[in-house]
Amino acid sequence: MVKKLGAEFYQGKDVVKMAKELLGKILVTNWKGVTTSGRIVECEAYAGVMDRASHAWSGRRTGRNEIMFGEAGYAYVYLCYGIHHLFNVVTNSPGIPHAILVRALDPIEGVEKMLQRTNKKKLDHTLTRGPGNVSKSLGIQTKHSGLSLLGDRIFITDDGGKYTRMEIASSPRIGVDYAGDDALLPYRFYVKGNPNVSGKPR
DNA sequence: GAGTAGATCCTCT
DNA sequence: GAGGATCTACTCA
Repeated sequence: MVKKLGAEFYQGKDVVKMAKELLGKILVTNWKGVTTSGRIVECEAYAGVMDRASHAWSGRRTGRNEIMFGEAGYAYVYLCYGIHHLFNVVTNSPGIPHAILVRALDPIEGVEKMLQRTNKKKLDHTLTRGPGNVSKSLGIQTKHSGLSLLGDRIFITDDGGKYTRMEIASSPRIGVDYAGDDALLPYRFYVKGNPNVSGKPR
């Protein structure tokens, strides 16, 4: 039974728990009739004003992260290092800038298209490994920031496939060393043994 | 296999 | 004007 996640899912209060639940869900993009999708196998929680690793830490509110302060269920896309587009899901209630960063997918639909977008010749574990590659392969760009996940261009579905607690592991987040003690929080969740997960294999 | 440095551009100060 | 929620390639062992 495949169903699209609705607003009630994104409005959950516990961003860490939701990050865990997002594993196994399917992220779908549909640009101009071209559909690509992948199962989420790695993601990170960003707990808003409490979290130094978040753009919204300490209530910092700018034109860029405005999306995170808005309604749940919207896409927040941010360009990092001038090269990488990072895709986030905004959660919780307006005024609470919680978000979940999708870091890795297991490719499902439109693999050929993903290969074209990333200039790769064949499918391997690097296609959707890491947040920069995820958005690149799905064709997500900063101009898509602010799109609703309840629309038909980008959304998340649940086909009933779930990972068990045994298959899910947590670890400190990646690339946030500057965040001090908060960099050590185990807010990163991933599926054990999946080749698309970034970091060390197995 | 592990560790390190460079790329590259938008956003905020 | 500085720095960043990263990736890749290259060096060395």
